[in-house]
Amino acid sequence: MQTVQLVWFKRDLRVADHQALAQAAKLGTVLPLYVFEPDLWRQPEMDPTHFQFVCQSLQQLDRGLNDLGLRLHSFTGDVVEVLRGLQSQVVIESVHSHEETGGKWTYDRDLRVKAWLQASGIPWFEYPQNGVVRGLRNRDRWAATWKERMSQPIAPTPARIEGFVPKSSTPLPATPLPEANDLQLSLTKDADCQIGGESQAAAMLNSFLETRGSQYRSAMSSPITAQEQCSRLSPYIAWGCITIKQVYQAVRAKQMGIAEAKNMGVACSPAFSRSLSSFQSRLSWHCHFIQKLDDEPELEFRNLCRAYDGMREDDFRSDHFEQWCRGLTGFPMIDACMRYLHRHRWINFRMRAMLMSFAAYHLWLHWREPALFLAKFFLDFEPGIHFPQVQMQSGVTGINTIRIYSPVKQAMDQDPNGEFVRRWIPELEHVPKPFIFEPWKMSIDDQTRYRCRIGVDYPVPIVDHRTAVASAKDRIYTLRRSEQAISGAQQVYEKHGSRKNRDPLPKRRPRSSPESQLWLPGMEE
DNA sequence: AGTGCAGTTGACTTT
DNA sequence: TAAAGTCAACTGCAC
Repeated sequence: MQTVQLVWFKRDLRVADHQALAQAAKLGTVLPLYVFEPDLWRQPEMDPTHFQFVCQSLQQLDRGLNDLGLRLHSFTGDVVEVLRGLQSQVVIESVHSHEETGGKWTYDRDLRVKAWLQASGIPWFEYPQNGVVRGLRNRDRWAATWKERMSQPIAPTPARIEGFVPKSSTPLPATPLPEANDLQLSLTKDADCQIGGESQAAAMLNSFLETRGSQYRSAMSSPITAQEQCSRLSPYIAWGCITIKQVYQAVRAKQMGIAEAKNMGVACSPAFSRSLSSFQSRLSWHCHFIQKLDDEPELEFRNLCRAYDGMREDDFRSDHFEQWCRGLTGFPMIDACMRYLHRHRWINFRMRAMLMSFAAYHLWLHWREPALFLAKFFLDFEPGIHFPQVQMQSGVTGINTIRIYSPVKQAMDQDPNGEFVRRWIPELEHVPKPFIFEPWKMSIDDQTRYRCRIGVDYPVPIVDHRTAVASAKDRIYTLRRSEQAISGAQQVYEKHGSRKNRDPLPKRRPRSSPESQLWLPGMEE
């Protein structure tokens, strides 16, 4: 039997800057492995669009591996079973993969894999692929460590790797990519998603740094401009088609380029520089959030600050939740964003925050169900960013300022002409500007004139903004002042709080802890 | 030309 | 990444 070094691909679907692949190649014959785990894809946060993106990425990964002389071997089933099966045909000398900060399901699966490998005497090497530090005690040196990590050289990709070739007498079982149906997933036909793959990721990065990113800072907040001018790298980073380190170093190179051009007297827009630094800080926030889930996996299910347990649990109204999910709340900006999300499986950071804040405060929904819904609809779903963010927008972390977004104000700020709202809510097509964000204020005559009867063509607002916000504030601030919440918040800060504005001495007391914009990197994108 | 005043702006506080 | 409210400084303008 042949001896192989197994490279287990997970959420790292690329060839470049792939330390696991580079290390395995040093040790001998490489067998690249991907395992479709039906049980994983049945988890409530997973969606067929994620699966589609992964399949697209895998096809490219296979081609990328082919260029190195390798072939991707993919199997469907439980990882331990797959490894066991492989073992009857090859000698697995070592397993190489990247550290993964996932949910409980992948965490438990990794424990099972670890146990099996240990029992079988096979060493498992795991490598970090971002700025997340395993077993971190506190955040004191975190920022510096992050920068060090990002400055490490890109993992070298050998030009040629000796790959495993099955003997014709004992071929590995043929396993074509499963169809979505095989995994009991139904693909949504009306979604218009970004296409997965390492080369798409590289192209996206290039166009952002060449042109699209020049106005990033000012364009990221409005859903209209964000679509083109945000980096749109988030799904690629989430599924590992590109690493944060690759992005960071490319941004650095671009910044140096701009500085150099400036020195030589070439005029360049100052906006681009500022946009790049703004983008760069979001790269670090990306890891900052994932670190939270890595340090405290339970926050996938429970409040970071336990003092808030029980605050919303008994108030869950499924009818409200349903209307929010479908974009039928009667608040035009909320509904427009939700419908946009349905179609594109992405929306910019600010609007994500607004959607979540509306669910948490206006509708007083516990974050868990909205989180699962949004996870499915974010093509860039990254557990380590998602759950901390959702909790933050719900006000249950203890350490963050309560931020309640006004759907009407956000609409006026981010969509001043109402073009976004009209585009995504055809019911409001003929409604003029004065009413576009508050159609319920139209008189019956106006409703007839503008062909939009409130309660018939477009919903009556699901809640009254003023009353709902007042009641939410009252409940959350009352709890926030409790002894339990105050001491709980202290503990959360010790472990998870950003140390950014702490040393040496802040000149002015910060009004709020400046958690940066970023979901997904989404960040905004 | 200085004064009073309503309305605006921005910094800061509170929730 | 919030929004609403306070307060003081500032502005334009009438007299």
